[in-house]
Amino acid sequence: MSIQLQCDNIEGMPKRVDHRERRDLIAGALMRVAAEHGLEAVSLRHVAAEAGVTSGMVQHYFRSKDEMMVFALSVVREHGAARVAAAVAALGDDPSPRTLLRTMLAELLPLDPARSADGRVALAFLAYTAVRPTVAAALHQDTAAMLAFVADQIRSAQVTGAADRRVEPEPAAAGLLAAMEGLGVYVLGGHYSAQTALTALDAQLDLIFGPAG
Amino acid sequence: MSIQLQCDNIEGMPKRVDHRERRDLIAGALMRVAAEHGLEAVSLRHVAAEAGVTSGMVQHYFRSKDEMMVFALSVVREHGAARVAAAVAALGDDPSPRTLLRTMLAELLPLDPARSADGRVALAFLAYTAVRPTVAAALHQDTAAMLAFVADQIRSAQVTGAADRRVEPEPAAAGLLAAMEGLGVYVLGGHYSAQTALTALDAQLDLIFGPAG
DNA sequence: CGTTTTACATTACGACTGCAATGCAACGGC
DNA sequence: GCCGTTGCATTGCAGTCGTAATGTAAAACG
Repeated sequence: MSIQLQCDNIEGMPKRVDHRERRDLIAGALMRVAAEHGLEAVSLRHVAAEAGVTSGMVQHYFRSKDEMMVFALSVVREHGAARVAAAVAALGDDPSPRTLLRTMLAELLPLDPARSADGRVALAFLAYTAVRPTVAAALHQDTAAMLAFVADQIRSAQVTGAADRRVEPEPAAAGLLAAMEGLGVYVLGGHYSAQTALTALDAQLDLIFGPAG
Repeated sequence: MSIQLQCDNIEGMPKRVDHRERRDLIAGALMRVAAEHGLEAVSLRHVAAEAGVTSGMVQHYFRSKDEMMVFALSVVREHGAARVAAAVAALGDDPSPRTLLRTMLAELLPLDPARSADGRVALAFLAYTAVRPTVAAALHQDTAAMLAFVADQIRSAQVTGAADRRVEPEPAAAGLLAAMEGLGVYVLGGHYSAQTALTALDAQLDLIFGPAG
């Protein structure tokens, strides 16, 4: 038997370059194209041009366009997760459930150009996966995890809170998460202003946690 | 001066056929294609084939693809409006604000295959217009009208309701509308079940109008 | 040192795209 | 009855698409 000594690569990796790095580079270009012109403007040549590489190189790192799309979707998810993690980390220890949720959800709203670009890509992928259910599994996981987390936070606030304003955690969490998503969509579409969205989010939290939390 | 006698057509219309009818036929085919394969699968030939006509005919009724897309978007809007109007009409006289809103919003959720197809098309157009702001104006109007209506309903319920659970109508309406949109998106993406979405919607209404309205 | 593998670049191909051009039958108005 | 307009079909074109094939330079490996 032969023992494979794989220093830092998981797969049968190349000689010099870091595959992950190149794929991230390409995925970044894809996201820029998608954010500006939509997912239907994403082509191998277009992405390659945006990334400043040849389309042959893109083809070298992704055997098909679909593989590239799936990878880019995973990068979008990681983007969002990292954003939320950073915002939560900056919150210090032991934030109240309401503060924690408000921070996380507000971070996922497209309130500045950077997040707006990410949001447009995410929205494009949302429409994309709605028609290709096979690649939506990862998104399902994300939503399910978020939903469970939000419900937990609501539940933990209920225990210590007043008993007169009791709400069911799961439906409230589902509604809150959906409200966040909808607010994001409306802000991206220009139907709501950033201010409107934030106010609505706070009002939503007021409804769940009681006013002036 | 010459008086134009235009019996039932608004524009300089053809000899025999009803332009509007043909355009609706084509738009219907477009929506079917978009619902099944996404908006990026919408091409003149594809739509023509789905409609059972030649692509030359499509070209005859729409001078460009963009014109066809814009028209289809307007049809999607009318679809939704008609759906809501029908649901409200079936409600009888003087429904409570809560019942009225619940009926309208639930009607816009993709809870059956027909509404799901419409929803996929609407979602695709949402992503489409997010990148082409010039064609989003009509959608803005719809959202603004809905927002004002929902806020009015909430306000009118406040007047007659108990004073202890007062909520600001505008942010609550914005949140409720966004929640509906987000629920729809999540159901379309398969992240929420229809049951989850309905339960969340009712919970949301509970939060605004008080439990067991 | 020679061979294999990796990292790209280039080119080609068939399919598809939106759209313009053209053809043609039929009906309306004069 | 002729003629122009309208309704629709067909064809062609320039361009883009995804992908496969091929070429080349260099590093890795025995």
